[in-house]
Amino acid sequence: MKTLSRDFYSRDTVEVAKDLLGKTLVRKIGDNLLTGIISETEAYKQSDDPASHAFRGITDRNKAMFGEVGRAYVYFTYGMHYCFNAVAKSDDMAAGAVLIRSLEPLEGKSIMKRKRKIKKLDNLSNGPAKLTQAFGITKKHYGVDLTKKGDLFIIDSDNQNNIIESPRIGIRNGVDNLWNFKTYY
DNA sequence: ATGCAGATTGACT
DNA sequence: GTCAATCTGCATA
Repeated sequence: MKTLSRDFYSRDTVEVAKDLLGKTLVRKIGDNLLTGIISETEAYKQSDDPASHAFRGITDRNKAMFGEVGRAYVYFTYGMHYCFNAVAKSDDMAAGAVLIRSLEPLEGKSIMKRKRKIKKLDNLSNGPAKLTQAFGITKKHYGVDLTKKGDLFIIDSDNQNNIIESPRIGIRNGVDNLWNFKTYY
């Protein structure tokens, strides 16, 4: 399986968010392999998007959004959660990233269950902070190159069905943009 | 099924 | 000092 190319991420953030549906997130932890199909994403743009971390310009936290596409933007929020984004923007954009909100777990479910500290195999990675927990994604993955087969990357896989567009979740501004994308399996 | 409080820390005003 | 791109558990119906 091939990773998604740099060019894939070098397009308008909204387009990349749609096209990431159905792709596969891979996490290597020693000999263990965790994989999941991306089933929900959200696009966050730049100074034209009041819901984006990049809205007020570059800071130490959001600098990845202004950097090379195809890398990870991980941030810490609500005092206890990590969220995982793929940096994506076209050449004329200063910043942009796609929040991965939900995964359909594939391989390594028992390990995800252990990492999530839950008893059932339900709800392993159906939320932005749940999937980082299940996949062991933390700030140490800030800026990781997702086009290289390291311990966190995204490979091409075409499992995309229909796309449902909605307002983004958990934001106060920019609700009028339908930049949340979902697909059901 | 739906709703709300509480957790808990760091980034930014 | 404020509040966040959230989750869980417990309450009500």
